[in-house]
Order: sequence, then C-alpha cells, then structure tokens
Amino acid sequence: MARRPSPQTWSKQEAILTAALRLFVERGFHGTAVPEIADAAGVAAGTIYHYFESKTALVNALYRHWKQTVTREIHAAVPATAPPRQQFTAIWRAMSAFATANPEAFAFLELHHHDSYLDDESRKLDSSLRDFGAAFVKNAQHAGAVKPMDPRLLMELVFGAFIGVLRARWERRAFVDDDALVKAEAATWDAIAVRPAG
Amino acid sequence: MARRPSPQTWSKQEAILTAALRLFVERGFHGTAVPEIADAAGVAAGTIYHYFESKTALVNALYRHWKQTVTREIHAAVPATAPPRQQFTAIWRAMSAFATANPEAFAFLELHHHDSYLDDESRKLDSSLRDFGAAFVKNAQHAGAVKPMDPRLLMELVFGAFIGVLRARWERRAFVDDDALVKAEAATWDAIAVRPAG
DNA sequence: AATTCTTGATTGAACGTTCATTCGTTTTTC
DNA sequence: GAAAAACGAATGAACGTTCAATCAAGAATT
Repeated sequence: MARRPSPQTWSKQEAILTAALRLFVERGFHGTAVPEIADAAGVAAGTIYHYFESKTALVNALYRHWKQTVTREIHAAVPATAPPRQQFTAIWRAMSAFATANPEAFAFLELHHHDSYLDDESRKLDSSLRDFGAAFVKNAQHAGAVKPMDPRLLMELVFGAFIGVLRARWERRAFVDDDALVKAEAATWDAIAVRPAG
Repeated sequence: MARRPSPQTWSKQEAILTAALRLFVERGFHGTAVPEIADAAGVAAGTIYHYFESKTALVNALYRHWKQTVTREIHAAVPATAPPRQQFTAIWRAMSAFATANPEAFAFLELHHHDSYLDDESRKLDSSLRDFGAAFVKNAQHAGAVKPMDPRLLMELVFGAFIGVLRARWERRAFVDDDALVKAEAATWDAIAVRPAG
C-alpha cells in the first residue's frame, strides 16, 4: 500500500504545494486557477491531478500540512510542568518562531477564511489546537494566575491579539521585530493575568 | 441634476447590496457568482450592472459603505476630552455595538482578506480608521496611561484581540454576550495600560 | 379625461472567456 | 521494456458581462 515516492516525486509535489501556498495567500483559493498553480510550480496542469484528487483536496492537504506543523511545534515547546507564566511565554515564542520562519504559511492559515472548502478532518485540526489553548488557560486559572473568565474567550482574545500583531507585520503596517514580539507577549499576558506587573 | 430615485430603485440597490454581503461573507468574493447575487436579491443579472459598473465595483461599494458606517460610529462615540480609560471604553463599546447590530457586515469587513480587489479609495478608509486608533494610543501614552511601546503595535494588538473575540462568537466557538464583551474590554485594557488594576 | 410620448428601470438569453478537470500521448525511471 | 510520471491540448461547465427588448409611469398633447 505504502507508495515509495522517488526523489523527484517529492520535489514536484513540494513545488506544487509551495506554489499553491504563495498564490492562495496572494489571491485566495477561489481567485487562483489550477493552471496558474501549475505554471508557478513549473509543472503541467495535469500533473497536479496526479498528486491531488482535486483543487479542494489540494487546499485541504496544504491546510493540514501547515496546521499539523504549527500544532506539533507548539506542543513540543510547552513544558508540561512549568508555571503558567512560563508556559505562556513558550506558547507565544513557538507561534512567533513559526510565523517568522513561515510567514506565508501563517498568513494562509490565520489571515484567510477557509469555511467554504475545508473538510471535516481539516476542521478537527483547528479545533484541537484551540482546545489545547483553552486547556492551558483553564489550568492557569486553577493555579490562580489567570482571570476567572470563560477560558475559551480568553484564549481567543490572546490568539486574536497575536494574529493582529502578525497581520500588521505581514501587511507592513507596523515594524515588528523580535523585541516587539517579546514586548507584545508581556502586554498580552497582562490582559489575562490576575495580577499584572504594575 | 439631482436624480430622484424612486422607492423601488432604492430597495433594489439595497437588495443587491444585502444579498452580496451575505454571499461574500459565506463564500468569499471570488467564490460568489454574479447571477447568484442576482437570484438572492430577487433581481435579474443585468440589473446589477445598472447599479454597479462591475463585480469589483460592487464589492468596493459594499466595503466603503460599511467601513464608513463603522468609522462614523466610532468617531461619534469617543468624547474628545475624556480621559484615556473612558475613551478606550467608548471605542470598544462602539465597535461592540456595531458588530452586534451588523454581524455580517463586521464579518465581511474584518474576517476576510480583501487585498486582491479593493481599490485605493477603499484602502484609504481602512488606514484612516487605523490612524485614528494609533492616535488614541499615542495620546493615552502622553497622558501616562498606556505602555511606552510602538502605538501602532498596541493598536493592532487591541484590534486583533477584539476581532478574535468577535470571530469566536461569529463562528460559534464561544458564547459571547454583552457581559463577556465588557469583561473582554477590561482585560484588553490591561494589556496596554501602564498600571493595570491588580 | 384620454391618448401618446419619453425616459429610465428591468429583464434574461446570449456572448466570449476562463475555469477545473480529463485523457491520449510522450518521457522518465528502474 | 514495463510501469510510473508528466505532459498539454481538449472538454464542457460556469463565469462576468452585454444588449436588444420590454415595462412602468409621469409628462405632454389632444
């Protein structure tokens, strides 16, 4: 069953995914034509259908690939036994590192509306990452470190703040270097902390 | 010179804009066909081109209409001489009121990526609202109420947090009532305040 | 008051284009 | 030389847009 892809197979499939990522970020899913992706990938239009069943299957594969990557990196970065404040820093840093290393992937995942084409499996990946964030908040609340509010609301607030800062960087509305991200982390912690540093 | 549009004229144009708003939010601009909009508006396809030069002109008119509305409402809500903390509440409340009264318009404006079809005039409306937010932060910093960081970064952080909370509500990932919005406002103020309440 | 004229709104079939996808053929790989 | 990979022209559906025809209703004419 397991296909053993040749080296070229890998690079072609990767070329398609990379080209699709760039174009989907630039023009959106519906605004991008399959032959355009093929051109950008240096591949014939038909070749795309050798690797992906359809345009929708392609965008879902892309979404899953990057969502799994960022999820894996965040999980790996958080020390399970550390105090909440340190865990928060670890989560923020992992997201920052991902968004800095893969700005287009981050823009694709978080700056676009995927509702009309994502399948159930892709949706599950998204909600599992959000569950992780909400669980962290809940735990931090039990430790008395975070305000007693709906954990999901606080998680979405934090995640929204992070996306807002990185969108400003992506769209060149603000200069955001590593130092700015560190300061933004501290500020965002103050939003959810019970006793922010004065 | 002044055209006196008949009542029917007004309602047809409004029906087109309302239908387009709903469909653009649901499927995105490129994912929505003009005849679909016509169907949803109860109008013939050709009629859309009586009111709008093109599909792109339609989406820009929609964007401008709602961006101007929310901008106007925010400006009107902020008392120019009040202390920063009160101004912040006023801004947050105005945005909450708008998003609650016009959830689809808010989703259209802030949950979608418009880069590939917005014209210069529409872009100017967006940056003027952001300038207003950054000016508020700068002023609050001079008053010693807000952390000494890049005003633009703080503004984007706050706006991002707001969008995050409202997106969670729109996508039914969290239950967000008026009380939750009030609490989220206090939390977000803590993010940018110099001396958050402990 | 009844009729015709004028104007702008409205229609929906038709047009040329572009799209996602297919498939017969060629090239590459082992 | 068999199998897999890759090609790209072909296909039919769907797209944005156009336009000749129709309609509604107030103004002008009788």
